[in-house]
Amino acid sequence: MANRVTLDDIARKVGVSKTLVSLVLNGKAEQFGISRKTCERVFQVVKELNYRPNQTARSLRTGKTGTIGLVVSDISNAFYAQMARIFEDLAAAQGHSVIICSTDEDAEKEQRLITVLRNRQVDGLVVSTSQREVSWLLSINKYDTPIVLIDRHLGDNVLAAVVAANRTGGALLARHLKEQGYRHPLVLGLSTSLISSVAERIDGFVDEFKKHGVTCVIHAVGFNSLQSDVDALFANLKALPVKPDCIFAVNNNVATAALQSISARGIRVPIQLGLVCFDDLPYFSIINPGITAVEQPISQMCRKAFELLHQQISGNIDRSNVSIYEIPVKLNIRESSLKKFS
Amino acid sequence: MANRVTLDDIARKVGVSKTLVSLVLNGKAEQFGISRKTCERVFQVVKELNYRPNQTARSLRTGKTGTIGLVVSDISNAFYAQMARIFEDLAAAQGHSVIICSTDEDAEKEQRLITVLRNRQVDGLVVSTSQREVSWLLSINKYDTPIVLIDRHLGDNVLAAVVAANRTGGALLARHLKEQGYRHPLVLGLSTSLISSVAERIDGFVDEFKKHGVTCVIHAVGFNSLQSDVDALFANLKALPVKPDCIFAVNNNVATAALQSISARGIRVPIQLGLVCFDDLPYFSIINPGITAVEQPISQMCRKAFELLHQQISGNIDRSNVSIYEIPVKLNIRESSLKKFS
DNA sequence: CTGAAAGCGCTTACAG
DNA sequence: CTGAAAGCGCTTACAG
Repeated sequence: MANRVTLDDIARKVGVSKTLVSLVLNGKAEQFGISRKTCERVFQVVKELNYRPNQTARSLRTGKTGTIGLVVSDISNAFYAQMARIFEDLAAAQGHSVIICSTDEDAEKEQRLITVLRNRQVDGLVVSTSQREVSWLLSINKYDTPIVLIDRHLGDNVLAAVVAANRTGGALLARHLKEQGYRHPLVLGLSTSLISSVAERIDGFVDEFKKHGVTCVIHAVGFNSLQSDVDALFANLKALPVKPDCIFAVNNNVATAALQSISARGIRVPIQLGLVCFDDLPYFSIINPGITAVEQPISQMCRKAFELLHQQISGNIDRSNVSIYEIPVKLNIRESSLKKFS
Repeated sequence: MANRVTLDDIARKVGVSKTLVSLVLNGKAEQFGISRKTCERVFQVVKELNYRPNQTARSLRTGKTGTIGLVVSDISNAFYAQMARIFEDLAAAQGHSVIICSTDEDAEKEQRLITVLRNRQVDGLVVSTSQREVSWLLSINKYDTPIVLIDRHLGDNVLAAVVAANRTGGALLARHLKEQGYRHPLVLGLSTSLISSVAERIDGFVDEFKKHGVTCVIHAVGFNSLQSDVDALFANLKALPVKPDCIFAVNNNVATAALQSISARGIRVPIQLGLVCFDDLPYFSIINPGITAVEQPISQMCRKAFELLHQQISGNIDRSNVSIYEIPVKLNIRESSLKKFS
């Protein structure tokens, strides 16, 4: 079942020691002045016997597995699925692999999954965390596992983090809506609003409207009861203190749930209700009306996070002095927020 | 950096051998008649020192890594992202992890990625293969790595495979379109049409129309130039021998590209052009018109594949006698294919 | 230029 | 009930 041809087999067949073979295979032939001839014999036998190094044995010896863990709330969410692909490519470029973990926004599940990952000796962790406080992650990062947070941070100067310009993005959406004449915004948030990204999107949005004397209504829906919560809200839209004239969906899943409700109820966008979303999706530009959205710089975020992670892995960084990196976002204006002025 | 507390540390502190500790930790205390008292002392020290077993060392010894590889064309594709999530959950239920790999429909890249995975000693592989022939995968499966194909098979009785009822699904769509009065179908296929799933969808579709004397036009677009190829087609729709009155998109990506073009050109669906897709997406039921689609039984497919993989891993199966499992699909009829009869 | 030996951290016969 | 020892397949000082 396992790898049947080992270094020893190669060594025996070539008639050298396995030290020699290992050196050659790891590209240290030159460094150790091993003759070209010997190298060729080694390579030939390696090919002949179809030798593949056992990465598990190598990992045990070197302490590196060439594996990183990607921990997110749900890998099937388009945002994280894209991330997974980018990290996979980044990792593959250096022969590394990525293991995926979905936490379902559950802080304890996240800890369990990360523990499994650490037992597997992953070289590092990229996590879109569901922790409410930094202590647990900090404790494992301090002298041990390299960690970079992505999408969500846990406060200044504790854990390296790469996030989108969430506050700015929220403000951009608010300003746009305000300019279009909307005056009664409803923020469709998540019950997990403690997470920094959502909180900051909402803050940026609300603050911007406040500048103009407009108070936003905020309504939180559950991560695990998204559609039903949204449906319930739409069923009672008129029951709200002020009937909203536009909606801000704080992420792609919320927007999709809202659109589902809107579609089912035959609400006309943007005439009856404006709609904007933080996070862009391919179908937002296909449908009619197109959905105005803030586009996240996923690729840049991943690249930066990967870079930061490798600084930690290679050890050339002072972990007591880390930063939060904020990557600019882009506003894509489409018809869903273009109010016909009356 | 690495795990600093080992079995030896526990053994020393408790004052027993590491054999004893290992036995206790692996739940073999009862079997070896180890006293309850000893067990408790072990567990206490394990907790005290915060011991975590080194999975790499364990894997080297046992030959099992508790890891499976999921190899697909693109993990960011909604279909595969969903699969990833389901496999992750299935694996996690027994403490296993999944490593993702995206092949970009490149058979050689697939082989390279699988080789990396095998070097990592994964216990098994689930692959939506891009191989054109079975030989390579078969050779590694024969006496070595457990493999189950998913979504695409490579012929009868060679490698275990779980696929959707692709031919039936194609036929269902064709019959529906035919009943709606469409007479000039255009199949939007992929240049990778050699893969069984796409080929069978097309076959089922074409055969059904042929029964009624209708010949389908088939147009293949490139996996890596999807949108531009689709755009080019739509720009010259009238140049086709027969102007199509409906389109069959063979997968979700093709459908999205088609919708993009349709939207950009202001083509009205279904009045001017009917549209159906193999593979359902959440937004298909949101937009107006809704898109008629065949829904794939992803969850069932994954469960069956996982089960088959575990039969191979645990060794209780005859690998020379494998089957292709076909899981039924469901037709979701929406407005995009409802022709107004004139 | 090359090899013998130690050791990474486990599990598992084997012996008592 | 418990322990000493071998060994999984590598890499890496160390010695010559």
